[in-house]
Amino acid sequence: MASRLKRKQGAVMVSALGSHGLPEGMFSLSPPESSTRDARKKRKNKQSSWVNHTYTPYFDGHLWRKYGQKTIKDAAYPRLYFRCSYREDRHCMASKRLQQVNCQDPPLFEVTYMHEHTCNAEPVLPPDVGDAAGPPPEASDGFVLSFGSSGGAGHHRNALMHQKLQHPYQCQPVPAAQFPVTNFDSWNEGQLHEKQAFLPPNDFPEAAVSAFPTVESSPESSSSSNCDDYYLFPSVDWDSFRGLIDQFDDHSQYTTTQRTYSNTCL
DNA sequence: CGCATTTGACCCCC
DNA sequence: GGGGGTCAAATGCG
Repeated sequence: MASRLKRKQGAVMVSALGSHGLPEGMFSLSPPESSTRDARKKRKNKQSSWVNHTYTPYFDGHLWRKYGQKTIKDAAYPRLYFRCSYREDRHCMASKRLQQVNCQDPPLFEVTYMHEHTCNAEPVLPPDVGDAAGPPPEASDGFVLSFGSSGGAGHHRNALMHQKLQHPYQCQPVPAAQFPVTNFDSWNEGQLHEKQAFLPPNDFPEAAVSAFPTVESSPESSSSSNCDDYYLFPSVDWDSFRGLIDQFDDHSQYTTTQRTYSNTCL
C-alpha cells in the first residue's frame, strides 16, 4: 500500500455560470495543504462555505472534478463531491458538495461551496448553443445539453453525463426533443482545441447570474420524467441565455491549460 | 492505451 | 462509535 500512486486525473466537469452566490470579498486564500494527512486533519475545521440552491448545479462557471460520492443518512439522494480541476496545477482548494434535494420537475439541488477559488480560472461557459443547435425555438421553457457521444466511464466524461448514466435518481423532466440541443463535441471542435478554460472577466456578469435558474426563478416545465442522456435547464429562458453567451463572447478569452485531453468534452 | 469516473475503504471529527 | 469527507485501485469506454 506504500506506493499508492495518485493518478493524475484531468479536469472534467464544466460548470458554467450561475450558482455563484459567492459572497463578495470572501476570498480566503487557503495555502496548499502540505500533505493529504494535513488536509484531512484540517478538513472539518471551520472553513469558508456557502450554500446555493439551483436547478443547474453543474454549471457555475468553474471546472470541477468529481472525487467522490456518498450516501448520506436520512437523505433521499447521494451527495456528490467535486473539487476544482486546478487543485494540483494551481493549488486551488475550492470544492463543492452537491446534494439533490428532490426529484421534482426540475430537480432542485443544494450546492455547498467550500473555499474560494484561487486558481484564477474564470467563468466557464456552456457551448455556443446557438451555432451548434441552429436557431433557437421561439418558445421554450429550457434547453437541453447533449454531450455528443455515448459516453460511459471512458473519455467523454463530464460529471453531468455520468450522473445520468449511473444515478437514476436524477430526474430529467422534459423530453429532450422539445428543446434545442447543445452538442459539446461541436463546441470543442469549433473553439476549443483541447481542454481549455475560459479566462477572464474577473467577475460573473450580473446578467449571467440572473439568467441562470436558481430557486428564485420559477421553473415551469412540462411533461414527463425520463432520464435520457440529456441534461435539462428547465427554467432558462432562451433569450436570456443567448444574451448571456453573447456577453461573454465579448469579454472572454480562451486559454489552453497544460493538459491534453483528446476527445474530452468540456 | 490513456484517463476520468466509480465505488469501497479509510480516516477524521463530532 | 457513527456519519461524513476523501482517497485511490479498479473499471470501462473511445
